[in-house]
Amino acid sequence: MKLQQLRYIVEVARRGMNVSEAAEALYTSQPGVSKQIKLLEDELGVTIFERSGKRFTGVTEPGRAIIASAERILLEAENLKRLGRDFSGGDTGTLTVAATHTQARYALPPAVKEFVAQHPGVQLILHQGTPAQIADWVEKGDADIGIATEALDNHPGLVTLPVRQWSHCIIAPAGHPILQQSPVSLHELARWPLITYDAAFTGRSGINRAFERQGLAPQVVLTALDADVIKTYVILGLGLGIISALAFDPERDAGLEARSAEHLFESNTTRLALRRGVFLRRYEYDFITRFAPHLDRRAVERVLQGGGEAYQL
Amino acid sequence: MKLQQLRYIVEVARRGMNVSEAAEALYTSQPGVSKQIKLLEDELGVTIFERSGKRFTGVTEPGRAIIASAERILLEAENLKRLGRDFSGGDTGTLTVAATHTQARYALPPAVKEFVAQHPGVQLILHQGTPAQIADWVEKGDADIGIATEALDNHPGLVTLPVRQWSHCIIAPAGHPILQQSPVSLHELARWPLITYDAAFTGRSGINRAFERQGLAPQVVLTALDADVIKTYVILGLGLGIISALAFDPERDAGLEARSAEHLFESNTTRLALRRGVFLRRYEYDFITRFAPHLDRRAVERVLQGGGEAYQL
DNA sequence: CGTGATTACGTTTATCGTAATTATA
DNA sequence: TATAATTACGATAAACGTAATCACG
Repeated sequence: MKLQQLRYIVEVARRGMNVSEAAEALYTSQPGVSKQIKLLEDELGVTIFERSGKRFTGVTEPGRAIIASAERILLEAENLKRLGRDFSGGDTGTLTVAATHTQARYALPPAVKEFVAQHPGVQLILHQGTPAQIADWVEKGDADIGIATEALDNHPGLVTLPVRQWSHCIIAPAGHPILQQSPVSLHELARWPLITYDAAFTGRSGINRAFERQGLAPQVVLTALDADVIKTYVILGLGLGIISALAFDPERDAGLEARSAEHLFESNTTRLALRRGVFLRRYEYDFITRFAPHLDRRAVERVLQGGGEAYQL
Repeated sequence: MKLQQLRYIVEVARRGMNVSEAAEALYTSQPGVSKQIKLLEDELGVTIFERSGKRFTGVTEPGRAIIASAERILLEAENLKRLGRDFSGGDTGTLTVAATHTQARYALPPAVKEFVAQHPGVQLILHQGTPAQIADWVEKGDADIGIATEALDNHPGLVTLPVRQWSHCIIAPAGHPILQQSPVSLHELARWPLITYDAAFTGRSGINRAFERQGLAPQVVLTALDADVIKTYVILGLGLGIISALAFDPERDAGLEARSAEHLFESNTTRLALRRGVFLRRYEYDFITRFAPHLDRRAVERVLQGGGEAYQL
């Protein structure tokens, strides 16, 4: 049994039983993969993949258990290599952070700025994506750290930690009548055309729920993936904007005014996602702590071990 | 990085940094081990073993982390192989049970008898030892299942499950005056010479505590490792015996009479120990359930995952 | 000096890639 | 017939064992 063989079966299973594709992804030849899989099956005395003739069609029942075990081994092997790099390579390496637009644009910059100044040898890679993409990336190991507000649950391969809570705000062009009202009510808000986030994003589901509870059906005239787009159209007078309070800055956003919507919509918790069981390098802990000061190394380690899932902000 | 290399470093560390010994234990040559360790160190960029010249003198700080990680990988790799055997090999293999005398002699026979009848292809190996030995064997993987009453705690590599509770009894030669008393009191008992288990065995510590609490210092004239020896000397009139109630059988033990000591000494819990995170084959689960019917596959699996440590009998 | 680790070297085995073959959809 | 897996085979490289060398106590 070789680690290589385990990589092969895991990759083949991941790629929908396509040996050729897996071989390419692993930078090796397809016959080699084929042969090693057969050798492993012979050694274990178990057929891992169902075949119809020469095509792989699925995973057998023992195969599922074997692949799950192989994934655990490979994850731990990956940890071991990182461990080596952490001790030897000094403060060099890469850190891949996956985040939504809101986080990347408004929440991360201070932490990133400090981090790159402090760790000049570490290449920081920032990937922007949807919460679902972010979860996938972290789960597959393509990203080290994921940051998003929604949809990080229901991924058994992830552990998540609360970063901070935030609420929405309403933005309007200066002089808009709704700015007279204080506080703004949900009924008043529903009378105007609205511009807000796309479903599946940045607390949008909480916005929907608030209107539904009151039996209101506001007219959402435009949905966007990020607050910058929303602001643009609010300035154009297309409607009122509902965005994350993090995304509004009175100085930069001249021509717009904001009112808190804290009392209207449930508050949201930004969460940080890590692959369960992963080993983190020193600078990764450092990044996390810069971004969320209450998440020191001990707090993160406790959750990674699976010990204290129920961490409270 | 190869699995073999991980085996080498783990074995060398286990054998007190003796490469020659480790090589012999792994049925390979010493230069091979030496070379592979160096290759691994080069690949990881980390020295794992401290050396003074050519001698290995200890494990470096990164080495400790690496060896711990390697042990996790090897355990999981072992699980994977067992998994293969479990699916392919049908109902064949070996099952090594480590138990104390009391368990092996009085508690295990029914389960063993059923098990060997049901699984003719499985070679059952029974190792008798002290509780500390048993814990070591299970932790090192030399035994699959450990059964003892004491000293299975404080082994972080083990998980334990309660099997059953039992109490002690007092045995005396037929006609002995203490048999008139009912129930027997601790003060009365302390007036006679006593014969019981060696320290570190079968609930002996509970016996000591009971006397100490009352400020009594009974005269223990003989300590033995098992109830059979104790019985022999009780018959010879050397003193009263305090043994596990499991070990007394009125029919077989003619010439002796027993009185319950349930009210005198704290009750003991026989526990079953498994290596943390291990994969168990079907017949291993079957053995456990035959020995302790309340421990079905699900209950054992839950504890093995580390999920529900606090299992209550 | 004896024990124990490294170096040197030849043998063997395993791995990998290319090319040819076979089976499936 | 095109796609995809297996078989065959040759080149390369890795692992292993023996023998010789070197270092510590």
